[in-house]
Amino acid sequence: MRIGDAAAAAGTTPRALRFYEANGLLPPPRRSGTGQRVYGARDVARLRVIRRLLSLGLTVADLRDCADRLDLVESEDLPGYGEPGACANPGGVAARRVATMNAEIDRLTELRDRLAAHLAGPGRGGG
Amino acid sequence: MRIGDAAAAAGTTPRALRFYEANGLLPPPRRSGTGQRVYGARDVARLRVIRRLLSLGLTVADLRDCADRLDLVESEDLPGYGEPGACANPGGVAARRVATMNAEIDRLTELRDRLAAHLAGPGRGGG
DNA sequence: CTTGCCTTTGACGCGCGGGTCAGGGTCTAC
DNA sequence: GTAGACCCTGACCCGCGCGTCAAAGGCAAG
Repeated sequence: MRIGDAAAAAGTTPRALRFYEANGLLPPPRRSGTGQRVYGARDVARLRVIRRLLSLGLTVADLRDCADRLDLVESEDLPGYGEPGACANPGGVAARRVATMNAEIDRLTELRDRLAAHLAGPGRGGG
Repeated sequence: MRIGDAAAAAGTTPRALRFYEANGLLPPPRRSGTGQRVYGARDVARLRVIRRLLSLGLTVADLRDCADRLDLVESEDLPGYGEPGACANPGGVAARRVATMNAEIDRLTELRDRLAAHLAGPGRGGG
């Protein structure tokens, strides 16, 4: 299975696969005699995990931090899969990401409130 | 008054002033015989308005969209200052920015909720 | 004049998740 | 053998708000 097929099977693009590989989310696959990347079903399963976690707001850096543990959840048949924290919380990266997102939400909310207050009357309320 | 003094008076840097000028937030100032930018008190007042609106979450593009109306509020002594919408809402840019920020807050909140749910148990709730 | 800070323009860096282009080589069907 | 789709690496591009570096010239004080 070449890169285009693997990408399509995981719902993404060849460019993304090379990007994940360059950033340590995907292990370098074996190559054909002419240098083309060759993937297997396990790679596709891992890719799907990566895509899901990215879509949940984890960053590439987050996933790189626990890339070794992504192996443990690359098959949905593994006994550990589905347990709390087994997938999204290897090493606490997901919990830290939730905290980061909360901080960002708070910051944005405060900014929005102040801007809205300014809209209502800039010179009177606060400043 | 040269660029460094104007920048210091407004609590920012020469680099920022050139950036604002290049992006249409500040009108091109007059130049000394040798090409150096020369600013006046009005420029500093306008700079302060720009800095305040940026700190409230408006973007450079927002301010460029109403750069002409920034003139109207560059002095706090002007009668219009302090009226609702006079400063932060020229043309509705601030209102649109609030809407954008709300959308961003909603998006982040939903992402965070889903990631938190994933943390609690990825394969069970809604997988 | 020299010293030393200030100014000028131009260009790159950053953090993120890839998209897109450029100029090749490879594979497959006919 | 040839057309067309695919793959390779390397490099630039996006938005944002400047920071930082580079080379060169200006300005005030001694």
